[in-house]
Amino acid sequence: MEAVPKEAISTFRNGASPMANDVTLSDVAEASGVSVAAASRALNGREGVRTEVRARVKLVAHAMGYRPNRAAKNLAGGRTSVIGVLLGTNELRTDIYGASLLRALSAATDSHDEGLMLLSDTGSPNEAVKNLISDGLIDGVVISVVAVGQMWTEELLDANIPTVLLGAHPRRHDVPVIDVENAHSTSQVVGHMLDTGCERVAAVVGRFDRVDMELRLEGYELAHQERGLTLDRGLRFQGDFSRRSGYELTDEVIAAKPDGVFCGNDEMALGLHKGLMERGVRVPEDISLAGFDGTASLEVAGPNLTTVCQPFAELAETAVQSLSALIERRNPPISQLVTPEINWGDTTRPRTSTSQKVGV
Amino acid sequence: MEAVPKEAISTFRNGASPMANDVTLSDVAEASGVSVAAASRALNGREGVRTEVRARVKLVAHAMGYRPNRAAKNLAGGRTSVIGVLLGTNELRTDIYGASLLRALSAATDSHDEGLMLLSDTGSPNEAVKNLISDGLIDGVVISVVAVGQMWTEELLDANIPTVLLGAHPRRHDVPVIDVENAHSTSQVVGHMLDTGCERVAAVVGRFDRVDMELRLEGYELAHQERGLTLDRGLRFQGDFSRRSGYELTDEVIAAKPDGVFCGNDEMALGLHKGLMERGVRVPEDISLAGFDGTASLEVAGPNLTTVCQPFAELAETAVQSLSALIERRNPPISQLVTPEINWGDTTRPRTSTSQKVGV
DNA sequence: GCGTTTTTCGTAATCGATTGCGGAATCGAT
DNA sequence: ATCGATTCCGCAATCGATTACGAAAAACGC
Repeated sequence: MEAVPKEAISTFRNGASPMANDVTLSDVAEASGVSVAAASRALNGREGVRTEVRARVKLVAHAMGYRPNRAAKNLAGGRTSVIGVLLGTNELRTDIYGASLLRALSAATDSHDEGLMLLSDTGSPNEAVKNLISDGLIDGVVISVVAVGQMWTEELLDANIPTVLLGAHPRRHDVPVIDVENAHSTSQVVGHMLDTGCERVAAVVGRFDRVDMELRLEGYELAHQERGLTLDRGLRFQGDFSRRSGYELTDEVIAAKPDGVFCGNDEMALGLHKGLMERGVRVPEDISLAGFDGTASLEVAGPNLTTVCQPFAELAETAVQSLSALIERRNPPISQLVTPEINWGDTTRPRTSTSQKVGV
Repeated sequence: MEAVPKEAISTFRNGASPMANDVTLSDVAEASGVSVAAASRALNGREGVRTEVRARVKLVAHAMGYRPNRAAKNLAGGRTSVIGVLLGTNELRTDIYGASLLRALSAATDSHDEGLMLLSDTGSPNEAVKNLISDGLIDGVVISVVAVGQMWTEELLDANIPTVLLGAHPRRHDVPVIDVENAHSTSQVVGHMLDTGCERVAAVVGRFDRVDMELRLEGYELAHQERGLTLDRGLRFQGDFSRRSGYELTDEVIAAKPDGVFCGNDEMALGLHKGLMERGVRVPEDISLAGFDGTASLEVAGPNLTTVCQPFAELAETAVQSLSALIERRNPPISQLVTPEINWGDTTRPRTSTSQKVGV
């Protein structure tokens, strides 16, 4: 139709064509004086082409600003180079965890030259699964089970799609999981409270159908066991991950007379903190407070909360790599745990030389 | 390799194959007793096929759970059915506006059977543009200029990619813009304050390089002009959209002795509200307060802020439709404004029968 | 009943890549 | 110089769709 694009090609410079790219592999091949087959092999690092020719083709391709057409590549049997991400888009607005994860994933996929497709979690899983598979535009899926029902996981696994779970544990044990080390880091935080004068440390957790909460609770219990302390079931409270739920638990928590509280995530910790402040309870003088996730730091004029900081960048990077391996090869799906940094904030007492060292 | 998928096909029911779909168009054609060409025409609503045959093919396709391979479809010249969205992923964590937009877009694209690809706003625009174009996996782009430099817009437009701006105005006038009606709705809110006793209404806006802020300021001025009131330049303050900036402006605003404040977004309004509360200023008795965006409603135990609610769902829907039209046809790129609802909250005085009616 | 228009449908080219296979070129060794 | 054994490279098929074009069939006019 329009002859403009063709003209534009001749004006390229520095390898960056400003217009939509219509440089095809056959163009590169022709300009290099080889066949498309040879050019393909040269560019993809496959054997069967002289190093000299390979270098020349690469040079020409770069000079012409060649970028392979992903659709064609995919169609020919290769991969799409696009992965999907499934998370609770509704909770995206209230829980910074999801947004942080999304941003980290975006950065990770970008550096791997992959695309990131946002999958809708509305509608029935069945319908969504149909949309995912078979359309041939996604190689695999990263799922954050946060706020997404377990059913999604089931469907995807049954559909035989390469899948990794990010920041959440499944019920099934045949799924690779990328997560932060929940139990150990929690036991460090709770242990610190116990070592700095706290005798009654409460635990505020979210719904129990999320395994990561179970693990954090295990860490909470572990810290007690290591010190030969007994657990008081009356010091255990349940919220729903929201800031509001932490806020609304305030009176109930105070009634149990704790001198320390570990919350399953920062949101609930912030809600509780607000409630404690309003009632004149001093933190950490009267009650030490700690959270989990490290998202509280984005809060305006909020407390410098002691919390376990999710290493979002590392989690995302690991997830993308793991998923790639899963897609490309028969790599056994292995789970990986990454060790988080702990932010020792102002809501717990300062660490002394006698308190337990971090990371041993 | 594995024969499992083949077997699974025979077990489909209800049109929903649980496994990765390898039902191809030629399968459908064969089962229908027609050629692939005819099948394609039948399914795509193109003419040149009897209505009877068309019905049969559709039935068979549905029964077999056929879903077209998007890569092939794209390669053959059609569209990808995937659109990209570009927004400030960094601000995603602090500004609910972006998250709300993203969720709405996800829902909108889903109902249109389109894919939504999250484009990275890290790295140089030049690099990103190269990634976008030519790879052939995106038909167009929706840009929210919120927190994304104008340069992106320039690059994309120059690259001749179908583009619509969502919730933001550009400098250039050849871009279709989908946005809320900024000026008029702001003048309604400010007008209400002026009509219910306020005599000195301040304006807290964000950076001036965003045109939507200019428009809201215009609405602020319009409300004054309509009532024959003069403007006091000393009542104009500038933040940076963040809650913190609103909080930090508190003393400065109080010093100007206003009896009403309009904030360019809810975040700044919430920050200011917190600051006012801490200083014992009563809202709305001493100072009426209003915001813009409608994101404050997600805040825990926050005020019921009077604000202009962004109709996210409608904005997203309109954007997707507009972009589709732009991609498919030579539809002249037209801008569209949608009218927002106003939440008359508790931070302004109640509306009386004498006050101005909404929507005339 | 025959020529002409219109409708319906199939053959084959095309999109832009990958890759199996066979021919040509190169190399080493006798 | 001749004969394998490699190495390098091109031809052509393939992925799963769309669509131009032409043949066959149906509808139409007289």
